[in-house]
Amino acid sequence: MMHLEVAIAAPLEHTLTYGFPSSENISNCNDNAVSYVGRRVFVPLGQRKVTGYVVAVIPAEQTTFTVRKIIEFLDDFPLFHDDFEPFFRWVANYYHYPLGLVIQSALPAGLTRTSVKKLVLKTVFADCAPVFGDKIPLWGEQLRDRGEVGAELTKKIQRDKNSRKLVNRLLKDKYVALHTIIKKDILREKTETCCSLVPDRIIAPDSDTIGKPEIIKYQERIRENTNESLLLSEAKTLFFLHSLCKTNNQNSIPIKELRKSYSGATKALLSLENRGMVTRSKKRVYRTPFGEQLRYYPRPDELTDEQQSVLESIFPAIEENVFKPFLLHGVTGCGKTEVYLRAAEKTLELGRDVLILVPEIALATQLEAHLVSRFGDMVVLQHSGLSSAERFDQFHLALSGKAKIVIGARSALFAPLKDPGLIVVDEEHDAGFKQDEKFRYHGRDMAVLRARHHGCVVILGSATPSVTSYANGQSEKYTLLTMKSRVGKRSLPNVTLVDLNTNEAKADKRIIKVPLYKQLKNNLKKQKQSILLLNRRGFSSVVLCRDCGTPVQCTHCHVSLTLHKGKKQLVCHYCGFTVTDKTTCVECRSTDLVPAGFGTERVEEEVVERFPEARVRRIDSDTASDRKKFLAVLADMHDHKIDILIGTQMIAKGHHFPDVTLVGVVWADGGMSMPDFRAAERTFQLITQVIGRAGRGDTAGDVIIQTMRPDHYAIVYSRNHQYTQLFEHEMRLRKRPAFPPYVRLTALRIQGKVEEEVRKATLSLALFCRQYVAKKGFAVEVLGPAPSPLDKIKDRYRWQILLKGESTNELHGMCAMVKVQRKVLLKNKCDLAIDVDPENMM
DNA sequence: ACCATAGCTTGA
DNA sequence: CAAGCTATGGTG
Repeated sequence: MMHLEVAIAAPLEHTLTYGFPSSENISNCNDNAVSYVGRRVFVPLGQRKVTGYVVAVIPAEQTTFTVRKIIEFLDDFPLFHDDFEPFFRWVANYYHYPLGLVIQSALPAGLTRTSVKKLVLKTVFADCAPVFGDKIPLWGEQLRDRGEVGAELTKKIQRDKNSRKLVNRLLKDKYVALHTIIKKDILREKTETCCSLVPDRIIAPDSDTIGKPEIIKYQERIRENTNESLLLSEAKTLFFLHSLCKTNNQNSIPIKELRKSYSGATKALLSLENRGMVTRSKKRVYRTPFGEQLRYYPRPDELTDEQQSVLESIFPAIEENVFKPFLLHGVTGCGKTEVYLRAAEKTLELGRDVLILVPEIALATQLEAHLVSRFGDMVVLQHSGLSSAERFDQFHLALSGKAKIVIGARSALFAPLKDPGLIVVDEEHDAGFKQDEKFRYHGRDMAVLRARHHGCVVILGSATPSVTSYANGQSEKYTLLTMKSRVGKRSLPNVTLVDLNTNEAKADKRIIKVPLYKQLKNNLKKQKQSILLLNRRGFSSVVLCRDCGTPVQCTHCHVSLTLHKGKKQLVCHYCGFTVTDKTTCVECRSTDLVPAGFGTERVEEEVVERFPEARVRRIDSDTASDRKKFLAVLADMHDHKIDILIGTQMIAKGHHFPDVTLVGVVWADGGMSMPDFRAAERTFQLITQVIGRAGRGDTAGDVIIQTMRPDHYAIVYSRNHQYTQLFEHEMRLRKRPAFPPYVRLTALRIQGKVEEEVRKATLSLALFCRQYVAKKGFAVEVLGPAPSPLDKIKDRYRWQILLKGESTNELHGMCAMVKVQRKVLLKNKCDLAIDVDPENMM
């Protein structure tokens, strides 16, 4: 007898043990050739039914309690390869996140079947009408009109106190009952009806051209050979089917296609089927996201010397088939992409798979075009911009081995490739790899780990490696590869700093100061394109009351509202709360509100006003709400339909615009004053990335940076293209007080609706941590408790404790203890999130 | 004595 | 997470 160890898609600390389903459901699981590990199961859990994932098959003797049986297997085959299970366990353990939820987030959404309740009327409504009194709520009306309340609404009313009271009374008197219904899986494979010729009855037409005389001739031939006298329409259909099969080199053709060639095929097919000349079948089709026209990039014949030498280091490692991490530090425009592509070619030659991670969707699109140009339909794409159906199909293509290359954002890390031989993390420094909610994992770090798991090569690429990764390169934990020159010997742009502190600059109230203005004018005259970067959306970042100086704040968050002039609204960038721009000051009721500070919208206004002849576009998450719009703007930029592009950091990353010769950073200091030890590093990275946008074509570019702190090292080093200097500077600063890479961090984040509860809970948690450290003699420093820099978001107060230590084991052990004690310490009044290796200190 | 409710525990 | 159990305090 065997039992199954199941990880439940719910926040349970431990996995649970279940028995095999009763015999009537066993039909689809008695195939021993197929592993049970990795299959979804529907299991009873308490009073409900939930989805779980088989993570092991264990002997029944090990269990001492009564096991319940699985209701059914939800899949006929595993959704992940069984060697992946230890990796999942490792990840769950490392991030202190329940195994079942880790697996759930690794699979495409929509594969979690659950049971839900709906309310059903058991008598005539009039019987229970008195219970409602004179005011019948919405769900009461539904009960009356339809005899039941839908599952969603039922859930809602169970949460509401008064409604629940009513429901309980109705239940008690048996007027209504709660029925359990099982939500169907939303996602299914898509099939298409195809038709094909019956092999032994094939009579091929003797002509390739299709016209009436040929069809009549064909009709005649069939009659002679088979005694079937077909209608002309039937012969025609058969003729088309033949020619489609031939041209597509397939033996079955979707009916849809056939109908496109000849619209009368539907009816004719039926009778052809009855005559046994044609058969119908369902064929799986994969929904693909590669709808838009992708650019084609030819394979270059020659590599640069640097590309060549870098690949000479990488190739042997790929061939050796062992875990080997590389840090590829290459200046912007040095041709890293081609290195990835060649490494991928090599890996595929050896029959292994390739996984490529990029920090955001926009970059996925870029790289995707390169990959598809080179590898065609072996490539699948995985990111949140796809519809869930597309994601599902892309997932299955990878799982079945039909696709060998997966490119995608963070979550693609878990792509079900059987045997990755190469993992690439592009722009490895990017904060987008860290998920900052629910399952808080770092895509880059886990990519390295997955590479170790499979014993393969991993390449972390960046023009501005994170300090942590570069330190690993120096300590030879990673092999450091450097590429210093840009493809085609293009020189790095000239960078000019504009000091915003001079009297002259201060006297000019406009955002675009004289030097930047002149260059823009000049560039416009030369018919070249320009980019203006400002990492802040909206029109103004604060709106102040002119009478009492109070900034207008969000009602739900402790942040200032941003004015969006176009929408005539004040918007909270954290929770989406909006009020009209005609609002009044909460302190003094004054209506005299004045915008202060600036965002991209304001820059746009000024640019349009001062450069009336220019075609100006703004791109940020307000204007590029979806992938399509964003791509459209990028395409316009490419086609030179835009002279000046204004945007947030989304325009800084990876794009290649040959005609851009000027980049202006409107205000470089935005990120630097944040209370985050990585603030300078990030500023350096951002500015360096932007500098990389200028002069990618034949002409050398110019970059103008407006800043209040022209002497700040992050600005100076980025201006002079001095990465190593920045790295060494940061390392000196992080030595004392110690910050990564010298130590590891774990943040304990506590949130709750009541400020006082959160404060108290955090205090007692910190006390516990300090006592535990003292008791165990750990070398762990406990910082805090303190309110987070953003101390209230979405009506929830936020406090944090920072654990700092050199030993992962000690930090991990402490978190395990914290989890055990969480109920005592937090009294279930607040939420605790353990953020291992936090990126975001806010 | 009875009931509603908040808080806590448990899930195989 | 969601259900069920239990201690608690208010009400008649």
